[in-house]
Amino acid sequence: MSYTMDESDDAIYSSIYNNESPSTADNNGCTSSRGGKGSVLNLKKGPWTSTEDGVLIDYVKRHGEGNWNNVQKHTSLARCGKSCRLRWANHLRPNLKKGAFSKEEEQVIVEMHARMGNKWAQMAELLPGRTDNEIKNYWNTRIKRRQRAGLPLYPPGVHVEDLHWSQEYQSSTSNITGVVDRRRHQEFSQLGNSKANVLFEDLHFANVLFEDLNFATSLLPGASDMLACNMLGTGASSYTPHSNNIRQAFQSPEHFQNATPQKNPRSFSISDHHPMYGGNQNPSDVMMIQDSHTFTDGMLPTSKPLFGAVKLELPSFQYSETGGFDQWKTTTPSPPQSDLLDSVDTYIQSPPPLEIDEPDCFSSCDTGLLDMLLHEAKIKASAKHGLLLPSSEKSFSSTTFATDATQNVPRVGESEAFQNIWTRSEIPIPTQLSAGGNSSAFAGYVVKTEELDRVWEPIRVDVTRPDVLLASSWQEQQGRFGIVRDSSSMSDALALLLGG
DNA sequence: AAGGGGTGCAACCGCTGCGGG
DNA sequence: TCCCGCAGCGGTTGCACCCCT
Repeated sequence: MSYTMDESDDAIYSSIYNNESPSTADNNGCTSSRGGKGSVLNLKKGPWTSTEDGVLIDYVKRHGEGNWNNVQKHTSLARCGKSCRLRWANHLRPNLKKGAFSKEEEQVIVEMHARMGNKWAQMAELLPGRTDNEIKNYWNTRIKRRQRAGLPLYPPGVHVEDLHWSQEYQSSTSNITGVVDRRRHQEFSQLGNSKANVLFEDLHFANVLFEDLNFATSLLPGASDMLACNMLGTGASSYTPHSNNIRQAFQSPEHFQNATPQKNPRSFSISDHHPMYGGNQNPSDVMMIQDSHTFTDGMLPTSKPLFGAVKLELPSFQYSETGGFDQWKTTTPSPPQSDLLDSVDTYIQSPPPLEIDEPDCFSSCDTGLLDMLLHEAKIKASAKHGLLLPSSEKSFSSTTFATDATQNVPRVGESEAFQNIWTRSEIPIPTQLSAGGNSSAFAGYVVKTEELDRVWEPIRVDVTRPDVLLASSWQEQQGRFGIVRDSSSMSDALALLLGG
């Protein structure tokens, strides 16, 4: 620091003034006349010099913190009080801790963010020597990094609780088509926002389960037919009908970011449909994507209206432990200095987007979305009509797989990897996601780390595959596959899904 | 070596809440 | 009660640095 306490303010002023920033515009209300100089000076912007730092430090030593607007009066600093306060708080005040965050600090930040959202100042109070700006930057950097890697923001075990925001946010949204005021939308679309992250985490979870189904259908050519049979009520198996565990599903936060009302006013409103955010929604209600154009990167590529209901308990399929399963359950390459949290988060990595040859075709992951929606609709329709669901209706049974699966697929119980996924898929979504419980959102959601460390290879989807075709246009394909449906049942089901 | 993109940090900007006149 | 100024907070932006091609 070049500043000496003996320097006169005038000398400092000359130094600073000669180093004036080219920026002269001042639209932040910081303009003021410089006391004692008799001239009006535009306040300086931009990086602080060491000389300016010295002046500010000297001022604080003499007058204490606060009264930042008086800094100009008592010193030669051509900085507005706001800028001075910021500079002092973030860089000059004593006991500031510089450098990278320790793992403990990171842990605190993650946990605090899960609890309180973007309350940087409050977090800073819990981290002596750290500033809110520092924490904010860290978090924004972190979420960007994790977003790119397709990782959820919170590791398992971090309990995300924010019960009030749902109502608050929902009240700011109008209806199913979702007109969100700018500020709310900004808050929501900012991925650092824990409220949004809760959803993303939730969706992420659903996404992984979707990929279970997706991969299964890729391995089992008959799987989609089975699903179709399920939908039509002709199948012998189904998935566990935990209607209270239905979640909407998107592919990743990035996808969701694309679905902003600003970009497309017809985009849906999350709060209206997410069980956690739509306070008055029945948990078994479903979302409706009114315009899925907003999903732009191919995971839900469609120009058609899409309805989707998602159960988190999806049928698991058999697969080869060394085969395609590894393709999706492996994680994206993590940074070499992957920290503790990252390594933990690796457990809940979701697969990257599928690479699809035919850009206009659904990815097969949609199979799960549609199938589950329709199945749920069927269940509801049946209930509506007083039909009893078979008590045994549950996940695709091992028996089913043992008889229906292709010969290349190990039988249930033969594959450890399968058991992992099977177990995972059977795990109900923790109620805390919707009720603020204390369990981890990913409790029990464990995949062997060595499997996750493998580099992901894109799965190329055969767009001629029946399940893909089925997913791409369920309505259109039914004729092609000779599927006869009860249109009235479907209408009832969809009506139910739409809140009828 | 150059340039283009990614990343992280510092600072700015706008808004809100609070207290005093 | 209203207005105004100030402090603080959170979101956004600008820029320097780094890395990769």
